Amino acid sequence: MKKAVAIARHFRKTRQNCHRPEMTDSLTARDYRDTLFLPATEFPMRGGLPKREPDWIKRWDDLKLYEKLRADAKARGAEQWILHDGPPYANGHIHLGTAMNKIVKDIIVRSHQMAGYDAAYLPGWDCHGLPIEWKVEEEFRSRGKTKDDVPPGEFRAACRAYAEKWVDIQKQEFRNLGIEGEWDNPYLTMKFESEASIVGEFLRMAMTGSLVRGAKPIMWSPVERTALAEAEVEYQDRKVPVIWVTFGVPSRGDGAKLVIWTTTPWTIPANQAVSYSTDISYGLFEVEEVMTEEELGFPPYATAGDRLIMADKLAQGVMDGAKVKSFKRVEDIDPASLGSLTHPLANMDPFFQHDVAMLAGDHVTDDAGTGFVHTAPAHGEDDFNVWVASGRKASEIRDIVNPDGAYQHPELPDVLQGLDIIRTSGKKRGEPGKANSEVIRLLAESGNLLARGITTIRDAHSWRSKAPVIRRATPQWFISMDKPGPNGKTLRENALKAIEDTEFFPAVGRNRLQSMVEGRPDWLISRQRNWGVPITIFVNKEGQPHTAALPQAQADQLNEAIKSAIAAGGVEAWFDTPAEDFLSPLGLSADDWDKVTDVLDVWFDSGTTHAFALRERGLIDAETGQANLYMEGSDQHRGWFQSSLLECCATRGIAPYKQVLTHGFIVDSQGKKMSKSIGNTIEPEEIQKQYGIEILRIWTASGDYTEDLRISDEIIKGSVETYRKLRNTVRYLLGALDGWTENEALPKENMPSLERWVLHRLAELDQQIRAAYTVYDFKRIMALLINFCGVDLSAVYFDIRKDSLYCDPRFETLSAWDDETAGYGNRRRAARTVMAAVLERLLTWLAPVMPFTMEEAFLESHLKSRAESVHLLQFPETPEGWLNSDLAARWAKIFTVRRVVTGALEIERREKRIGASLEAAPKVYIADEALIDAFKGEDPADLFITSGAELIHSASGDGGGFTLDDTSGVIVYPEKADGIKCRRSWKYFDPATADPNFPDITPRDALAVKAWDKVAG
RNA sequence: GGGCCGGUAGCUCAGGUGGUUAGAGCGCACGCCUGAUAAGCGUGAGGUCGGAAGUUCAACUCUUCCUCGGCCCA
Repeated sequence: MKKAVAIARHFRKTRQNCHRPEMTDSLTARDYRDTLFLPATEFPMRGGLPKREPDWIKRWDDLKLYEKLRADAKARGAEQWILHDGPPYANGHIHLGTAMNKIVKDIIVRSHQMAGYDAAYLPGWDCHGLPIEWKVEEEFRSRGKTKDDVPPGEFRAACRAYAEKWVDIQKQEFRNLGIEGEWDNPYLTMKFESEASIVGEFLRMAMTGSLVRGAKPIMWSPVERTALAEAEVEYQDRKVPVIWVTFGVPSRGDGAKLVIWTTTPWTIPANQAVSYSTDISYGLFEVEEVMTEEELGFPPYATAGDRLIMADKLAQGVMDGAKVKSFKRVEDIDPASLGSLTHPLANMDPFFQHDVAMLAGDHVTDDAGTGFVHTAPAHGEDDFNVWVASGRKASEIRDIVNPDGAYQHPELPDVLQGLDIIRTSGKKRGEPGKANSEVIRLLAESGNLLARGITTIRDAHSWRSKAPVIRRATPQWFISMDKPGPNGKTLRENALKAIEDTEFFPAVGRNRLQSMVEGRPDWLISRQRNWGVPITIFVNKEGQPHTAALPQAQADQLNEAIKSAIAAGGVEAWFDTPAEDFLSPLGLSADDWDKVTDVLDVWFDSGTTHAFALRERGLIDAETGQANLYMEGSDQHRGWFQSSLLECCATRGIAPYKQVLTHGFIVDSQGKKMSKSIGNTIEPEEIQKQYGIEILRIWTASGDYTEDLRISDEIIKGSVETYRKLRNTVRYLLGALDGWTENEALPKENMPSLERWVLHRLAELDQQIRAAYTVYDFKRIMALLINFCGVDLSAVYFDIRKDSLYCDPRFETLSAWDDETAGYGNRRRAARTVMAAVLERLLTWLAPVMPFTMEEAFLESHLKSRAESVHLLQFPETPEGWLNSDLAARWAKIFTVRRVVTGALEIERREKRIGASLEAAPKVYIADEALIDAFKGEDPADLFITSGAELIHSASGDGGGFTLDDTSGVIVYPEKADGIKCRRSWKYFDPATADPNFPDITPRDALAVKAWDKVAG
């Protein structure tokens, strides 16, 4: 009864799928179509992805799939495996690069879950920092308010709201990509518990003594009024003035002057030294003739008789710049013997009447300039270093610039006081202020301007405001790289050791991170901004942080108080709580301590994500735990990989990760990076709407994402083709398995060797695919499976077994089988058993890459009773004995012969002697007996898809046969099949062999029809 | 300007330690099938391996230089 229902159901489906009525040769002949099995499935040929993908996402939401994945893993007792999400910045829409990043992560997480792990995925966001602050300032400005009009608390609240808004938007955009994860409770660096954790980590680090206060010149953005890290600047070309300036040399008494060259005239008032090189030869040069005012159109700065000291190699260039027509070299000069110099503005104001030291420095070259380097220790890193290296004190450094980038110093002459270097507001924000031109004017007036010009240099600009940055020495907080910590090792040493212990994909990542950590300076962690996690320390009158100044127990107590305040009220608690509230419980006086109000570099925030996203949530051990994997773009060697490494090494002495995987960037078809100005950008949404996210996922998985990934219309079309092939393979399997139940399954021992060969291929693929997933090599998986589907299945296995599947007696007619019928019937059972195994594997192997389509197919398959979603399945185990290399070698031989046969048939086809291969019955002469033996137990006609085939052991044919150059000893005579065409299977056969009751079909077909008739009535 | 990485058929990719006519899939062309049909099958044409020089009996594979591109840095 049940069987009858199944058959009736099948009929309905096949009839639906039957577009045109079958024409019959004669009115009396029976139409066998209904006795035939044809693939039937509701799974459509085309995916309609853009339209249907949102429904699948909704389905998973309704199903609470993420929770079920966790519960399922728990029930299995699965080992935990954590990919820790690098937090994107909560600002702006996602782009193709972000999409690719999340897709790769999603494939990794899903594949590990299906490989047996408990692979939780907790997405996160980076919420503090300058870019958001900047946007919020803009919003206030557009409402006519400057930052100073807004109370800091209100401003921070606005930043918080802004970040929240973008977290929500990006979250939706990520979910639309089909990324599975804990979206309902992601980690945000701005959650109070995160902020408390960041503070906790910072204080913990400070307690190790690695927090130091320094005053060396750092990059400072006057526009944003803050110090900037390397990661926050970009380099752009900029037109700048260039001036040649002379310094008096009192020791010589002959009026000779030393020449320097600079592109930052505003630093001249802060000049305290001139640097020279011991490797450069210097000379004294005398000007003989200068171009006249008439020739120049302006008065020349130099005059005949001027005696100038500079590098020999650069003298000509300097003289050209000074419009000198002729000059002569007078004598050698040893710069070390010159003694101190006079400041070029000494005659303008007492402020400049100080000695200018001569310092030897390695940074001086004779590539450009004069061979002497004007040195303002407050405003250049080299300047600072050479100053300190000479034994001079940092405290003697003159800082004459305020946070706005304007001159400010009590003794500075009035003409300079308040002049800005860069305009910090208004339409011309970022353009040069008045400082340079006024300094140049003063130098000219003092008689020490030798020449001037304009040049273009590449210089640091704020990434956010695009305004130039200056170098400025202000007190800042650093994490020391080279101060020995609690274990006697420096942070640098600990970090390098941790890098050794980490596995990198691709392997070169190690060298990259290593060389960066080896060479990096101390970590500048303080910022003079509002929207960030505060540097929660109190500093005593000696400038010591409380973490160093207080006894440990007292410091710990204070730290706990700070942490709990922030856990309760967020970062605002630090700013809003008066110092005495923290200090008086410890018996300390607020008068003795200053509360630091700088905030932490946002890289510090992201460096601590392992603490609050993993440790405090119990995903890994609080002290010794490590994430299995950190995966981000290769630019993060400089960023997150490093900040996380340094933070965790400083606090725990280990890396927060076991493995680091990097991806490249998305480039266009020419390999050029995407940029709005070139106009070659593609948005994820465009692809989503036109093709579907699944296509984008296939594109991601097919290419080598560890290098740069190219994208273009043509390339996406390739992914569409891949999709089509995979989808149709799955569709055919679903159709072929219509009505399948486990009852029909046949044990491997009873299968024909073709089926056992397919099982061998599955076993082989299982190994290869699992291995490729563990090393994140998706392109290999895609290549393997596309080949498998396109060649092994579609072109070989499906094509060969089509006849059996359609025409052999069906399992539904089992009760009517006699021995002979069972022979054919079991062949079909074997095929369907194998196809079920193939389908299960394809669905699970591909589910990480193609979650939508595999879910759709799963729900159309017999597997749907096993779970609520394909994503709750595991990669199936491969039963013992599927792998069989002898069998594989045998089939390789068969395919060699088959290739010659198809080649021969192609000639027949071209000559119009045959159309379908069933019209042929080739004779094959084979020299090598092993090749013939390979066919043992198989009907070669089935394998060639011909109506007959004869294999003859013979080294030579009858002459004139078909051969392939690369396959010697195989000669094919593609003879036409004799007999009549079976009306059911379309095979040609000898009518004399037919069952008298079924004269127009082959005996095999007659058996099938008889069994059918018995069961179906 | 410096460091690292990459450039194999139209596209996406394979090509241990150098060794016969450089592979696959897709696409393309041509043909077949019409019971996977906006599908399926077959055959074929496409690279001398970014360029140049060198080492070697022999280089896509080693060396140097150049070039194009990417990331990071100055």
